[in-house]
Amino acid sequence: MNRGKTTRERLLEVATHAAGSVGLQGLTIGTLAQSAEMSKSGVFAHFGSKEELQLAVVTSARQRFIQDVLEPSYAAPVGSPRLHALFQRWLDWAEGTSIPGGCPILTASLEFSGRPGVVRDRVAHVQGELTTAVEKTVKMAVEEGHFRLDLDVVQFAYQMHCLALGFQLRHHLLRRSDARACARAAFDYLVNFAGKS
Amino acid sequence: MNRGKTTRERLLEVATHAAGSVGLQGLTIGTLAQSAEMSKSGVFAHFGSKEELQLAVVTSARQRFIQDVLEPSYAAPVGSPRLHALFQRWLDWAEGTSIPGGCPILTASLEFSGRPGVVRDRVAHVQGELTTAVEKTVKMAVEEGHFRLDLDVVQFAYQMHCLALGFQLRHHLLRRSDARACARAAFDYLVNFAGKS
DNA sequence: GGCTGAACAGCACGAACGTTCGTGTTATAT
DNA sequence: ATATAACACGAACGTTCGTGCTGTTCAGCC
Repeated sequence: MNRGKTTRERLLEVATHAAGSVGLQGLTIGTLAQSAEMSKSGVFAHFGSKEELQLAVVTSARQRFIQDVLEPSYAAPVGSPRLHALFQRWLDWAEGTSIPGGCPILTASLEFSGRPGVVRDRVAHVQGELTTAVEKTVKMAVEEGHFRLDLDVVQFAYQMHCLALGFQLRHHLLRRSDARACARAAFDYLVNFAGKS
Repeated sequence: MNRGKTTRERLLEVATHAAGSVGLQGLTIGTLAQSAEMSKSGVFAHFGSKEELQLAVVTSARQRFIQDVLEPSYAAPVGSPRLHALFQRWLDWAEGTSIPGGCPILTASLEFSGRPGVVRDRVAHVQGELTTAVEKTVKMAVEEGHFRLDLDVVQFAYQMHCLALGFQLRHHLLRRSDARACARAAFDYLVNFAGKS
């Protein structure tokens, strides 16, 4: 309908893909315009500033994560099955099924962790949201009786997060073919430990 | 003695610190010159190209890691104690004891994982070295009789690596004060699981 | 059928980028 | 004392960066 909105979405699609491999600060309005076959000023007009573009990319990636990882896993029955589904989808995400090159937010997390500003805050907030979402899912598994009642939910979520990070690094940088197997095995250990003894 | 070498080392010191917070591609010859209170061309002459500077930073960070993390841990008795010492030092490193802002190689790992070239290869190689070093240390703990004989060494090293990554993110980006506690708890669980049953 | 407003292109800007070159300074070697 | 090599500097190169300003195109409305 609104053609401008469509263009903006298309731009964000391209930008998000680019950010997945070159990072948020490696992303440039000029190269983005070239990739989208538009003029620099045409691209620029959609965001108003580079910082706004970066924020938009983060928001876009966040939405795609929700759409491609979180929501599908909510289709699985609550508790342990849902947690497994979540982890599975998470690995797909980190591998680059949705965004080739892997999670741009993760890249941005490292890029901006030492650079104060709006973008840093945004990225940190999104990662915080993710942490909370994972914790909730774990907690539900406890309440469902799939896991020990005295399980440290925060701790579990943290370790699960770690595994996703480690997977992305092992897969994309080290290019080890056992990356997924390692992550899965570690997750199984984790679940096994959390189970009722 | 050789004053040029001293200057180069000083430059690398500054560059490594900068790379810890702004990344390897956020590092600029101009800003580096400014930080070191030198002229741009003076800085440039020491490396010949920006790529060479990036490689030098990676190499420098690698050496510092060996010096500040690996070697001190080798002072501890082989086996479980050494592994604990290694992890402890590793967390210090990720926290920024040696390089404020955290491990520049980790940042570079994400920045360059999707960008082919010499720097990417270098970074991947260094991370590979680290993986191997950790695996060896774990293996020695097995041979020492501290861990189960059928322990999957690669798996253990992978999870340990993951914890260090997750710690840096949780500490620097999320700024959670429980970052270290989470990492330690996870490590203790890992060691406990690996112990003789 | 002109009018309006949004989407995009064209052009230009100052700044910063990596890089090159010529020159001065200083320490070492002869 | 003089020649030599290393080191750092300042100026300038061409390019690209982010960002404005001025048009042009075109759909939708009165």
